[in-house]
Amino acid sequence: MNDKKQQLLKASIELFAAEGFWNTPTAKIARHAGVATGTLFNYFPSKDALINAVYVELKHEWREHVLAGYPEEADVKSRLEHIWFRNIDWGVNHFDHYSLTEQLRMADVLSDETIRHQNEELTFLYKVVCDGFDQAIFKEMDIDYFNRIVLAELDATVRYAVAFEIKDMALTKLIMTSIDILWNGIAR
Amino acid sequence: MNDKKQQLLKASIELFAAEGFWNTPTAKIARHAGVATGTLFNYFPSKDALINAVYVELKHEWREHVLAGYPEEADVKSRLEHIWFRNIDWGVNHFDHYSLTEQLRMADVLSDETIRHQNEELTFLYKVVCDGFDQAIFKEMDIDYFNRIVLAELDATVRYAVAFEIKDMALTKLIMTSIDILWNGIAR
DNA sequence: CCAATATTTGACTGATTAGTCAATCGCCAA
DNA sequence: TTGGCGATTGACTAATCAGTCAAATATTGG
Repeated sequence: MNDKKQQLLKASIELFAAEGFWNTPTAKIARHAGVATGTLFNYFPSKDALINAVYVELKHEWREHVLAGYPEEADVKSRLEHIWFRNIDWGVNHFDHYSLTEQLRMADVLSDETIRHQNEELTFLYKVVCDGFDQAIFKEMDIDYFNRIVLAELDATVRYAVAFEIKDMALTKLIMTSIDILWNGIAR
Repeated sequence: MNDKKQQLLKASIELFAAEGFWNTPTAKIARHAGVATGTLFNYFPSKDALINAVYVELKHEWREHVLAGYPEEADVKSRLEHIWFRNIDWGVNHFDHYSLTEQLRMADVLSDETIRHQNEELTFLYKVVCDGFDQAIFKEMDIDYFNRIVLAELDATVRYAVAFEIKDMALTKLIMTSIDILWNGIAR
């Protein structure tokens, strides 16, 4: 990855997170990255392409963080708890990146290519959920509905923790509570 | 409420729902409502004010729908289930309005006045939740966290139902499942 | 029927923005 | 040193849009 391209991505993430991507002109991004407007369009054919690249970059960061120390061979509950902990940790400690990622996902700006690329990186998630269903750990429900419920609770927990500045011991306790709520809800 | 004002609100809702409110020019709204650009600004001092009025209008619709047949004197679980059913019903059958409401709530475009006005209309919600805590029906947790969890699951359920076109019997079954997941999660 | 008042109109303004492109720069090979 | 070439520049274009305002039109009261 080129040096200037990386700078442009970094600048985009900072500005998008601070002011929203619709309100951030390409000229401002270029200036913030220390290059000219034209240079931005050498590396990214359009603002849309830049936005997609930003999303891929953020999701990559996220994945690295969540997968650190992932107990691939452990039982379903342990794996799910690992993902849960690490996800909330990332959401709370990099909330601007977390929030921007969600915004982009919601905003209908992601290309099919980006979505496909992302799904490929999420196979580890898919695996743990399938294992849970295979082992009849979870209640009977559609896997897509299951995913939505899990992600929704995760998101609610992160945003609550950030909104009320829950930290340290209190955060650990909150995460415990959230896992309890989730597990009681979805497990047989 | 004035006739033209109502037309403008209606046109705004239709266009915002179809194309997003950032992508809808005021001129287009006015044309769609059958008035001139200038007229829009007679009734709403700015596009922001119009957006806020749209939100208030949608929330009003929502409240009417959710409160229809509300068993004010029933026990906590019955009241919560009523709200749950009616909310999903509204979300599924008026998804464009539902989705627009959520978009507006997320997008940081609502004035303090609008938010205050909305909270006043939500006392019935506040009451049932407080009753639940007073009667020690729910697990011990912060009321704000509780609210977020409930709304998150509700939203996940609506979006899943719409995405997979769940209807009639299947929808009723989904709602049952969702209540089960919620209740097992939050109740003692 | 007229005058006064209120409402409506839409061309216009000023500001903003994604994307272009001819000119310039800087690097390297001959 | 020089010629060539890809990378970089930023002034510029064409388009878009929120909001204005003077003129036109409708409404109301006497």
